[in-house]
Amino acid sequence: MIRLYNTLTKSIDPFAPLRDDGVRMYSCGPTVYDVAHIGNMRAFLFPDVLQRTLRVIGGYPVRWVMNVTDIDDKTIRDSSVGSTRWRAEMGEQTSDPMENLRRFTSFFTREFLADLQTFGIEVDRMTNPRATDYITQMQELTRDILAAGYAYVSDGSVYFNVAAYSANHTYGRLFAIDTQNFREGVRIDADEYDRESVSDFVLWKGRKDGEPSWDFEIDGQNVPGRPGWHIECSAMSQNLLGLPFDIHTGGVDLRFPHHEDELAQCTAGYHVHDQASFWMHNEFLEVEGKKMSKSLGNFYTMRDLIARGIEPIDVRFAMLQAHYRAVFNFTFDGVTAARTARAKVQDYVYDVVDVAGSLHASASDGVGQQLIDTVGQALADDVHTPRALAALFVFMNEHPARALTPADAASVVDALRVVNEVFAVIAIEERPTLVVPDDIRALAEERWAARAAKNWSESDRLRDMLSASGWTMKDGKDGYTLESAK
RNA sequence: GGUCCCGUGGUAGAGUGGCUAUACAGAGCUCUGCAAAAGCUCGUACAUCGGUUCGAAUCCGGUCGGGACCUCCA
Repeated sequence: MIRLYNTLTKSIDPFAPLRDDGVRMYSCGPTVYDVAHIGNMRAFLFPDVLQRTLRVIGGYPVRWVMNVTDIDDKTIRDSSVGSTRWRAEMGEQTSDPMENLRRFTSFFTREFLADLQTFGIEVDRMTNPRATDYITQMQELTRDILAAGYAYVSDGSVYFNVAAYSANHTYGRLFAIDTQNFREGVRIDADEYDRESVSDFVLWKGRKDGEPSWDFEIDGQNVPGRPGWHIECSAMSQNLLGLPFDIHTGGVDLRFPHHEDELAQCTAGYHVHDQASFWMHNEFLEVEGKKMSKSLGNFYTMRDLIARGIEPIDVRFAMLQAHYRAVFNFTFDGVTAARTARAKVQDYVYDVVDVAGSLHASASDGVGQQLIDTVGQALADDVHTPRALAALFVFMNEHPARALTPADAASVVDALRVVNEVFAVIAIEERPTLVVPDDIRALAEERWAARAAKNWSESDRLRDMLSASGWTMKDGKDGYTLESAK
């Protein structure tokens, strides 16, 4: 049985899908105005590991939706004429703001998904609806909320009326806001908006000149504009998954106001008590002990790391060593450590496959089941990846490849394949055969001969030459092995 | 100002009222011409001050320190 922490109940609850046909999961996705940074990576790693756990450990089919926010202040700003963020790959900028927005966000959507993929996130398993493809549905929901009496039109925009809603429902189910103690600055900013209460939020933003907008008919009148941010997730989750669905994920920052507002909109417009039965939030990451920010100079995109020679998959491994609800401290030393640790697991796979004799020698009742059990147990306990990885290492230490019978080794290969369906940090394959160039082989042979003749200085000289060429020669008792530095 | 979270060994990071987390790094040993690899063994920890308890790093309270949210930041 899988147990998950639920922000709605603030406890770890047993999980079961609402319907027989599997788990329906909605993840708040990226706003596509830039390439992914490592904070995004952590945010989207969590739902990936969650859906993998639900499928592999829970045995449930999973329907996974991750929206793409392609209409908001930042995408409008950065796609507008004169923006320094426009890139040649997006094509020519046009005089039509809508077309510019489309080209701009299409580009970054592709880039973003590509970044996720390098991180082992199963992009193929998710549906990525774009907000701009669901404008009609958002308008319908807005009308429904108006009809229910929980919204009002003011100066060309539509606002959600929190006070009216609160009279009949609880506003603050995910996050208990303290309206008496809003910080002063919040009030000041809020007053700039033409809305009745500081806590009211926008459902539909009135049109501004030069910005993309859609016509919207309310009570026979056209109110052109664009959707508010919160409404998109309510409308898309309802249309793609049906309400209530099973799990809603996002970063802790989305708990309030975004998720609270989504929930209120669904209740107000779709007349359901719950939008989702489980709400799950991942913590942020810090970089070298500090919050990642451009001003601190510790802001890294995935591409920055790759440029530094870091493998994204090693970062994935490092992140899995922390629980999703704890702040993760990203450090370069940590990634180096993760790389070494991951290589150790990969070597173990190669060794076990060697002993098994084949990649597909099936043996379901061997010692491998222990690995699936211990790792699965940790994952079933609120996606406890650090303990799951620890269980993997414990298993490796207790069952070194050389001590396995071929039958047991086969079962371990099977088990590794299963746990790696969740971790996705190694390759279950045979050790790649190393192609040694002839000149390197010749040098090695020469050195082996010198060594046999106890000509140590010549032997060392040749070994240095090999090192200079990027090869490490390791002496065994009956022969040597060569390893490429790469 | 309000609400909440955290403070574990060199580093990252789990867990638990009394019993080895794990990984990386480090030390010693075996092996080895040396090295590498491999195998074995090991170390130092639980912010601080009180309280509860037979016993707390684990529960409670204070203090100090860090952080999050209340601002369309993942």
